[in-house]
Amino acid sequence: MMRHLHDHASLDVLLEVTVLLADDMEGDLARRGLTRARTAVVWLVALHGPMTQRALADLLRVSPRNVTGLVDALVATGFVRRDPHPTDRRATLVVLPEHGTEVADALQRDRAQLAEQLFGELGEREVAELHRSLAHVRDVLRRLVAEP
Amino acid sequence: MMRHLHDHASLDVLLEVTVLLADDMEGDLARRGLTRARTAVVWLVALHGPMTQRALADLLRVSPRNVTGLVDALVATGFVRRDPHPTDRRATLVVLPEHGTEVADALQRDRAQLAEQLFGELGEREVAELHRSLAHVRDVLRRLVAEP
DNA sequence: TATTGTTATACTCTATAACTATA
DNA sequence: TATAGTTATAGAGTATAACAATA
Repeated sequence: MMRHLHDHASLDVLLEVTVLLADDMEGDLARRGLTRARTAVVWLVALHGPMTQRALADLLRVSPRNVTGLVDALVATGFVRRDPHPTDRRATLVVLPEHGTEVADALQRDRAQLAEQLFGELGEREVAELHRSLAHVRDVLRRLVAEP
Repeated sequence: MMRHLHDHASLDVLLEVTVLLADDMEGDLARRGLTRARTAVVWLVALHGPMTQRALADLLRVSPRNVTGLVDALVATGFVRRDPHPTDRRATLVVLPEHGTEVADALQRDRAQLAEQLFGELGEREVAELHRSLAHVRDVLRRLVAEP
């Protein structure tokens, strides 16, 4: 019974963390002229290299139509470029021009800085514990989301 | 140096947890005919009792216009009701009819079940540690978001 | 036939600005 | 004069369905 009170409080804190984390990152992105959804596109292309919109739709678990809109906006603002696919004339490759690469690097630096701010004051053992518990929570959630 | 790798990995896991958590809860809400934003309204009215839309806008940190839309949708689907304010004829009170109260109770049960699923397998000490570390992360984020 | 990306349409959440009715 | 809530308008993210070009 004491246990349940504990669980509720932890879930409340976790939910608050998710909201605050989104707010904080959203602010950083807005300063760079990006939104959350568009950043995900830039991030994936930076990680995997040039990709078709179809591949992006699959990775983002979003409709192809949605990717069209996101890429349109990113092309208009110079974050990505559309290149013809070398062998499949139906497809287009989304690639990062110089500007996009710089932004992806900056995003990575932002992330490193955020990690330092969040975990910097915790001891090595505490970070390890937190990591382990969060990984457990993540695995449970993966199962829950996969089998609804 | 080893430290930084650790921090990055923990942040990655935390970010994945936020996404999975949102997905899982969104699914539960959709099954009840609610969206995330509308649920926040139901939740606040259930917690605090009948409130003006202005009060909801302040608590949600959202524009009054936005609240109009959310309440419109909730009224149309029977989750909330608009009552005249007893003393201020400009204002309306958002109240929960029976259906809304039942839904709020169900949401609370959902939440308890989720907490049990997420933390049930962890030991008492682990939950306490996780709670402490998450509370620290939350406090850091509160400062970051408050002073951007 | 199947796949890639698009146009067409619609819904949700969000914002600002102008306005009405009241305080 | 200030406040509560609305209409008007706009933009971002999301979806499905129909369609063109290509595989």
